[in-house]
Amino acid sequence: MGRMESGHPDERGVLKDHLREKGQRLTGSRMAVLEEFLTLERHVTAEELFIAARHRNRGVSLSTVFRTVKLLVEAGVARETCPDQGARRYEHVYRHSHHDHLVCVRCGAVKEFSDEAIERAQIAIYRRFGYTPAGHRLELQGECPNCAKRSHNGSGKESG
Amino acid sequence: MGRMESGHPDERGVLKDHLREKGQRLTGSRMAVLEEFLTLERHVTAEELFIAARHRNRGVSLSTVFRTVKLLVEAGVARETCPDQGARRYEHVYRHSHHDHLVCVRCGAVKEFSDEAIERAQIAIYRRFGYTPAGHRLELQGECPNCAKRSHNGSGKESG
DNA sequence: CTTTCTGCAAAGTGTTTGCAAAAAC
DNA sequence: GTTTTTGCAAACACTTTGCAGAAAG
Repeated sequence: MGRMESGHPDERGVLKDHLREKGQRLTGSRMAVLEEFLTLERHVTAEELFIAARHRNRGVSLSTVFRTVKLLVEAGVARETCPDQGARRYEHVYRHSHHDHLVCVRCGAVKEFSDEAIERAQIAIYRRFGYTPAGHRLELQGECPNCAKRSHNGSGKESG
Repeated sequence: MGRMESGHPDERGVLKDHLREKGQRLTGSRMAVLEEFLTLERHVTAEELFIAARHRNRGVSLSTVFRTVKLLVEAGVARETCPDQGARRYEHVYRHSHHDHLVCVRCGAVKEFSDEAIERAQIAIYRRFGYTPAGHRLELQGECPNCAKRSHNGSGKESG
């Protein structure tokens, strides 16, 4: 493994290392998926990644994207987020390390945040139960200020 | 709506109200699903609920369970939890209000906990962003003491 | 009697997999 | 040349839906 404490490692290297360890190959398709994953902003689905990766490498198939995303998670480059409907979504592990999500239940806007108090409290929970931490998923759901304003003025129904 | 601040309302009444409001009917199948949902302990899948409800009312079909679970969520009696693999799971909204989950990444055991500090920190986040709270999902992942012990002694691989 | 509900089977998602051809080493 | 990877299509698991018959009001 190639984890460093300070700064974030280069994802390409991390994936390469992971593959080498398992006697696997860093192919063009995999690179295409990784690169698009790194380019795209957070919370991509396999399908979105497929469409994006296809621009870079015409031949990439959806199956390969699914397989590669799994590799990215294994390698510790990607992480699954809470899937709200249907498809699983993935986000970067490095770059925005340790953050949680605040999702508007009306418009679906996602805000990322990171909070010391929450992190500390979580550590305390692990300790209380004797668990070894291995990641977490926190999704706060609420109504964003915009939508709240709208629903006070206009119709009660969600619109658009 | 029939929300009360103190004590939890009767789920049957809540569902009934919700149905009446929408001009829908409280049928035997729906009651069977609701009753089994109330009986079963937390984190049921539609399939589990189907098997259970079937004991109570032989004729209930899986489709009806799916349709009814949706009603339960709409009515505010059930709530979806973070699905890790495959199927969606549902839990009670009342009875164990406000708690979070600690899941062992090895054996899958789920512990529920509830923590003042975390709740307070969450409220602070909402306030910081101007969001109106509307529920949250927190899932801490870790290795439980048992599994940790095992992996220190035995083989490194996960085994059963 | 009108409307909603149900079971069934069929279609719809999102995801996985077997296999022969292609690519990496 | 050997091994891993790929695309494809078919299988898969979970969920939704169209429809005619059954049940509720």
